[in-house]
Amino acid sequence: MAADNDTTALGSLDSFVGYHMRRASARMSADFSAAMADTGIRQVTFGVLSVIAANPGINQGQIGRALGIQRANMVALISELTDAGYISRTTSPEDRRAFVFQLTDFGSAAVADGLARIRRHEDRLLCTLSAEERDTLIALLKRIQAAEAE
Amino acid sequence: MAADNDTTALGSLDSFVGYHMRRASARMSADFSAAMADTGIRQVTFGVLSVIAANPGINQGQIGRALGIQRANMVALISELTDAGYISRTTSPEDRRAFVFQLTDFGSAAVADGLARIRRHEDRLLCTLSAEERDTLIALLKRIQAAEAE
DNA sequence: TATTGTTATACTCTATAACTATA
DNA sequence: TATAGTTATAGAGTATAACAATA
Repeated sequence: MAADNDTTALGSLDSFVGYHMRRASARMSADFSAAMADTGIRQVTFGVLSVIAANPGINQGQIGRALGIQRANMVALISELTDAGYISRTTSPEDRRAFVFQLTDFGSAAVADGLARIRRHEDRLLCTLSAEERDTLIALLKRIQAAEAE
Repeated sequence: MAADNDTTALGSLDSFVGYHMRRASARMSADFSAAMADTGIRQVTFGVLSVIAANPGINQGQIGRALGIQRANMVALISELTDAGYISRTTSPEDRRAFVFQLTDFGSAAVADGLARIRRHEDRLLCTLSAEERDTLIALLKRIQAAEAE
């Protein structure tokens, strides 16, 4: 009879980085959501907040390019964060087409709280990895992300 | 002025495994799709085929549990693969509620072709990683996937 | 009563194309 | 003419709840 559950052979799949990446990434995303439950902040929106925090006065297109988010998809994200009171949007003095962003005090507090939650979440989920292994993992992931297009 | 493009600081995001995992995983998925273009096979469906190849006679629920796919979502995947002629479905002789699956010859050929494509795709995308680094990466990803629930 | 497969459904995430206003 | 932001829309991917047939 065929094997059950997690003892089921995966076949060739087991040797591919892509498969394990997809599963691990899904696992981390689900855990992230649980850690941020009731804050209303998701992975993408936390990313936007973090980039604004690190680059006050940055505009929408620059945020999107930094995070790999399409222009079109930025619109809803930005209004979500503006409506929630996390960021303030003003027309750029240098370019009247563009909006520039700052964190509000409320937004700064949300980022600080989010940081603490995410640190705990990663510490919990990655507790079997040593500090060096975590660094190695990040370094390897960055190299994949940075790989040339085909 | 705020930094541009990929030189834009990510802030605290840069220190989180989850962020880099999400980006790297998205990158690999997009590359996978390109590699499998015109075959009609996606990451999930290749996963199903691979598990059936490794466990002939396995049933729908077992496939789903091995791959982390919900029962409800298996239905469309299975009919897609059956309709395409990759797998054959028969009622289990042991349990008349269950269907058991086999690859067809056409399905075996598709898996073989897919394997070659995926190997090339990963070799291309991961060419900056040594064989040991690839193994390390897979091992680390597996440990995350296997981490205890909260 | 639990499990196999099923239907219906909804929500998130991301991609594309076409538009406007400024540069 | 190129760029910033916008709208509308469509396609994946995944999650939940309720049901029928069988164990």
